Amino acid sequence: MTRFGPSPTGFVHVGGLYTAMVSRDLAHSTGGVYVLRIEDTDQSREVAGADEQFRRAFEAFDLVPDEGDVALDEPRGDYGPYHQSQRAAIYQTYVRELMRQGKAYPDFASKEELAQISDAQRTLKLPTGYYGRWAPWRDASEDDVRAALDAGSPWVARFRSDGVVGERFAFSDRLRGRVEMEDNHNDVVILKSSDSPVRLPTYHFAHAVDDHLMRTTLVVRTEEWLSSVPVHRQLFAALGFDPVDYAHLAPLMKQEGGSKRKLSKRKDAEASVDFYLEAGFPVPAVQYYLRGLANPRLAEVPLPEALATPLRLDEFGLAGPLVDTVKLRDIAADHVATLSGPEVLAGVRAWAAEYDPEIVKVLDANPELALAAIDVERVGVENPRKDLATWSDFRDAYGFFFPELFTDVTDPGDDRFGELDPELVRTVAADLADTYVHEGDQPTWFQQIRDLANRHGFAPNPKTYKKDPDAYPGMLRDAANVARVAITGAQRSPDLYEVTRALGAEEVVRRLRALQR
RNA sequence: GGCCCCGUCGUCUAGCGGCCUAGGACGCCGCCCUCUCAAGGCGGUAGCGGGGGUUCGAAUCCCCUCGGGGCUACCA
Repeated sequence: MTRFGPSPTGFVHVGGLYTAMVSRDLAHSTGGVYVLRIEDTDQSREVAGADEQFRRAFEAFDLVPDEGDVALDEPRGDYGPYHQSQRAAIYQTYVRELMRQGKAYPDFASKEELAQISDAQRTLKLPTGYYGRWAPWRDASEDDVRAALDAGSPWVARFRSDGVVGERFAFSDRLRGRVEMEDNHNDVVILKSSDSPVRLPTYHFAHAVDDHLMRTTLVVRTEEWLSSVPVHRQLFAALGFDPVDYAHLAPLMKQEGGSKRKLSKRKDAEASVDFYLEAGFPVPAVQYYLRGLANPRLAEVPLPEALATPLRLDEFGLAGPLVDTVKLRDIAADHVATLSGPEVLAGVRAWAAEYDPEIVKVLDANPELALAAIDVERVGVENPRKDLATWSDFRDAYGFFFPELFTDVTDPGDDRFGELDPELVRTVAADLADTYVHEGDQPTWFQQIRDLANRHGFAPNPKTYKKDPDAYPGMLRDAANVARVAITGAQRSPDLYEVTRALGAEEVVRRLRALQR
């Protein structure tokens, strides 16, 4: 039984997706349940529409939870509510019980007082925090508490830690093995201030209560929580709960200058799940990439197998991996290359429906052309083209096939023709248009380009040309480039012959003749 | 400052005392193919953070050190 507990503080983070994926796999591979719990205990950071964002992201990446009330058609599970903000009464009950047992107490210290305490601790080079003799309300008399309460002073509930300064604590992390550190001695806040509209717990307390109540057995979270384990264990013990297991993952990182740092929501576009959705990275490619980061062995295995193989704790790396969008693109291009024409088209269309409506219109207006365009150098070849890594690449790579997206090249002096004399460009295009033979196989078809080049004095190959550059206006490739630019609008394109098959003779000639106008 | 985690090519990593003059993948560079690009084929580039030990032998074990990251909040 695992859970994923994101906070609704803006867009969904890839790191979250990553952690969720690990949680899900770990739960399912042991016959367990994967729960989604929204940790919205910080009202000040809450962003509207967060549930909707989570739903979108989790649906897109096939991570809908087994239990929870977000990203599911309807709420599921017997241990809800699954929004912490709706569990306020539950936490308060446990806090009351802890107080009754003397394991928690109200603290009326103001922000200023707390700042004074830590300042004093710093000057004395003592550990900062609210503990022992530095904790004014830890052992306050009942009268003092009563008085403060009657005065209406705002208060928080603090946990009365039995930890001793300097004591050691050890536990076994499922990923890292034995970890030893200083024990917790701080009386951490467990219930936030009474002067906020709803009284909510801190992460620490909510974790203990929720994960116990929701029957969690394994908590998968990132490394930054490692140092909180002592507090968490103390909380579980004080509440009389059985402790849970932890697996602390290395966080996804980002290269900055010469060093690594955690992927930051604010600074890194690729930290956001929306980045992948908007660019139109095929979901399986992203999943494959993330799984390879988690279990490197899976990066060496074919995609379908990697997606079907559950992630294993004992195959995780301990160092935080850098997310590398270049590598992702490579994976994505490889993946798209394995897809059939209709599959590619479906991918592009689904993406465009959300992010590029014009493409949808164009695709729907020319269904056969679209299919033919995508099939160029894709079907019937041993190595399909890999010019689509993301669906958004479609516009640039294939747009020229469609009349709606193609702009006729009418100026013979256009830069795209290189250094060629405009008059020659015009004549060559006109000649090809006049003599154009559409039928025939590839070699036959291209022979007419060779003949064309020859007729207009182009060198048949670079070698000949280099021997005496002044004797020729250019070489074969320059002549072919005239046709290429006129037909595709670009100096680089898929195989011209194949392109003309998709376009049809009429359109090819029309585009060539555009240079006459 | 204190405590914790991490450290092999630019990146993801294989490696768990001899199979390592450190292997693969991405990137980058070159060559081939070739009407352009992409793809593909072939080749190349580049690394055990540093210093001490232990050992016949260390990327692998120990110590120190350096570097990166995290925690030290009424953020999660």
